[in-house]
Amino acid sequence: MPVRSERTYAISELAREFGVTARALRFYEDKGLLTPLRDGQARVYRGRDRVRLQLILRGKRVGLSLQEIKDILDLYDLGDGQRAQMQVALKKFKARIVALEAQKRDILHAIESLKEGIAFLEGRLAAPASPEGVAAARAFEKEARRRLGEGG
Amino acid sequence: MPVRSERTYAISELAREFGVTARALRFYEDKGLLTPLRDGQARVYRGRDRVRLQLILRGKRVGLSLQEIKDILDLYDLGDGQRAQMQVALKKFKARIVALEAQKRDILHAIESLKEGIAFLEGRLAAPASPEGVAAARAFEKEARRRLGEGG
DNA sequence: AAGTCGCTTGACGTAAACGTCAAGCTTAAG
DNA sequence: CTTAAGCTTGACGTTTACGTCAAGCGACTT
Repeated sequence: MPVRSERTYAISELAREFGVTARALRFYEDKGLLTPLRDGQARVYRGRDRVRLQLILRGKRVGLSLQEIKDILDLYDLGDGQRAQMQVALKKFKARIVALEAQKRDILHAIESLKEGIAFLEGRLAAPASPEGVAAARAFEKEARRRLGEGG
Repeated sequence: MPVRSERTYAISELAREFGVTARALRFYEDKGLLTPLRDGQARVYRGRDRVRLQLILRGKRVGLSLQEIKDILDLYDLGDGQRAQMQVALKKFKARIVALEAQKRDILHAIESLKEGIAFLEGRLAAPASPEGVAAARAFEKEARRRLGEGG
């Protein structure tokens, strides 16, 4: 099989593709999350970097800090000797999953709240100062209180 | 019915209950997200503030900025006159729901990635440098590539 | 040769979300 | 009366994640 050299990307290409700035890519490199090759002084990104960037951005979207993301990425570079670090990482991963599952619940709550907000708004837009609008508003507040376990 | 005066909270009480600092509560007030009463100069938080704080923290956990949260909270104080703002808010809410649903997917992805990471780690911990460990590592990388639609 | 593009490395700036004092008021306890 | 606890308002500091120049290099075009 031929060693068909992998497709590579210039910094601006990769940036455009992922909707980030070149500055951000350099920043990630600075922080040790990306390690592109060099052609002279220009950075050359491979598929590997593209994969990593994808993971970085996904991590960011779920609220991980760059440092946390780096910890995760670094993990796969750990040698067989560092069992201690692996144990530590394992605990962190499990804790992170618990946190993410809580976050998932938060998101579902938020979506519900927003949908209630939409109902509230649409009610008021349909019939200004109408009983329905007021009712929707009261329902929303009541619901919020119920979730906090408060009296009406 | 008696006007049984609602239970109130001192700043440190509310802070402790929600696991935030008093400074944070003052900060939220500064930004217009909370409006506690005053007893002399001391802040007095009511159930209303407690509800709002709950929404604030939940919003934060799903990645909303304080400004965005404020926009949402303010909405329920809009008069019947401001139909334009309500229309704007309605669009924002709907867009936000779409974003949150994307975020939910990200979280599910992240959880999966972490579980793969855990499998990877546990494999290596169980049998250092074993074929299984290597296999898990390769599987993980391959999976990441597959998601990006790349060739192996 | 001169200009333009895209890239580079600093270096300084910035917004968000608080943390961390400092200095002073107030209220209950000793 | 003074001490302590808990509150207040500034005001400055900090971290994260970049944005925004400035100045210069290298390749290509005109």
